[in-house]
Amino acid sequence: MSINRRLAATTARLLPGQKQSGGSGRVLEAALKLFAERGYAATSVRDVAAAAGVKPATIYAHYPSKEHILAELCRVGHEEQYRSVRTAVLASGGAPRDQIVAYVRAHVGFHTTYPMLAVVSNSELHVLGDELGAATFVLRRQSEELMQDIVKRGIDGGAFQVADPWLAVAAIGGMGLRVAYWFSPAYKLSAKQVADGYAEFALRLLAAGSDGKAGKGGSR
Amino acid sequence: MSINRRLAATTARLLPGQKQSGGSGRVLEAALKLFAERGYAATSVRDVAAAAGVKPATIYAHYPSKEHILAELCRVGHEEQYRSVRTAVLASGGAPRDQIVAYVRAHVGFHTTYPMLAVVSNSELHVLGDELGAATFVLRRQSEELMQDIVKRGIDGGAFQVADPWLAVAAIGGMGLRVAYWFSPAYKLSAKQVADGYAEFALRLLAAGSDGKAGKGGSR
DNA sequence: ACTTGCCTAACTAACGTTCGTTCGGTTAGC
DNA sequence: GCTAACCGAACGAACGTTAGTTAGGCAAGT
Repeated sequence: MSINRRLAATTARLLPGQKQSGGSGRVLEAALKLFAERGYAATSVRDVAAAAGVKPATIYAHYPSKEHILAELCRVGHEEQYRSVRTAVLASGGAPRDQIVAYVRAHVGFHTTYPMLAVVSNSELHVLGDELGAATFVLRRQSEELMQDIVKRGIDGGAFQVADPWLAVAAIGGMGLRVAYWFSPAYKLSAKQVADGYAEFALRLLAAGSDGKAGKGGSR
Repeated sequence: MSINRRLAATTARLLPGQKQSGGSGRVLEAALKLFAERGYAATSVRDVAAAAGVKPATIYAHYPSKEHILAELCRVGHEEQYRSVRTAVLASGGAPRDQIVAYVRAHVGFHTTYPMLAVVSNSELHVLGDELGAATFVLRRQSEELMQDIVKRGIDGGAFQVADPWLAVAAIGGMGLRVAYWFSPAYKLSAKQVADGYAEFALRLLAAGSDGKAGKGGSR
């Protein structure tokens, strides 16, 4: 195996509901694995077909084009990600601190549970044209706005101290994104431990320490 | 323009020293822009040639293969990244807090100054085989170890409180990586402001707040 | 009971295009 | 007249996709 793999995970995991028995499910799962490992552009329709145990032409009985397969994967991935964080936040109390913890735990949990879906959804999304990507873009924006609203409420209520809410959201979101690339079940920490650790990181990042330094950023 | 771009930057910037006058420099710069925007696999040699104002065959007068162009970009990118953080850390004082601030400022600075180089170096590196990628992998590991050593020293000296140094390094590194994708000179915050903000985030992340909660992570 | 017709899902074969790359020749400056 | 840079043309392979075909299951008509 090459020193450098795109992600540590080795088994493609689709959402339970998506594991439809038929050929369409097997194609989707094969595409997920290959797109995650090699990238969309570096994967041929013939590769996907071979991995799904099917001939290339059969792919087109299930999806109108290669790009539609990617669009479906991106949509499913972002849908689950948004559903997951939204549910977690709603189930937590009303306090911004609790909500951020819930959000980050769910966010990281998604990236450890479905690393391939996360990698494809995030690093191949740019391939999709405006039309095929539209559904995914909406979900992406909703997820971001959800965290942003929590952070803003926390600032207004005095629980958080950050100069620029957007920058904090970018930082917290960015660190969570990368988890999908290195996490594997063989890692020394469990998925729960990583999620809890990152939730604590997010809390610390948002709330100034005892020295009260508030991270205003430098001058231009 | 499509809603979804892979990165916000629009002008390819190679290191000053790399802007060698000749055709080889123009090819490298054209490849950098296209690889960053569309990805390595989605960019053809003909695309690079056209962007460099040259015919496809001429590419092979400068580089033995398409993959060698990518290898050169990855090497240059990681070299500058490592050089940058290393210089900054050495110029800072001996205190882990100062060193982390210097590291993160330089790290983020690299991602705002050379966003295309950062994007290509980090998200196309997996394409390179063991041989062509070897030089880059070494630099990557050195950068990570540098931050890791600072964090460990900070923990030993009592300046930082984190349960798992590696996890903190992954989190700080991950949030910095993403900057290259969204930053542009048109952003409301300057590069310096973003770098300072992230440095403050890193400090907060590493040092527990006044409540003393230490972020040990959950149990398995 | 048995043919007929249709549907689904898979197949074989091939379309035209584009890919990375090579080779032999042509130009331009010293 | 030499060297370095560049180009036109082409190679075989692989690309996404399409057309037409085959096999099996199942319900309706006789």
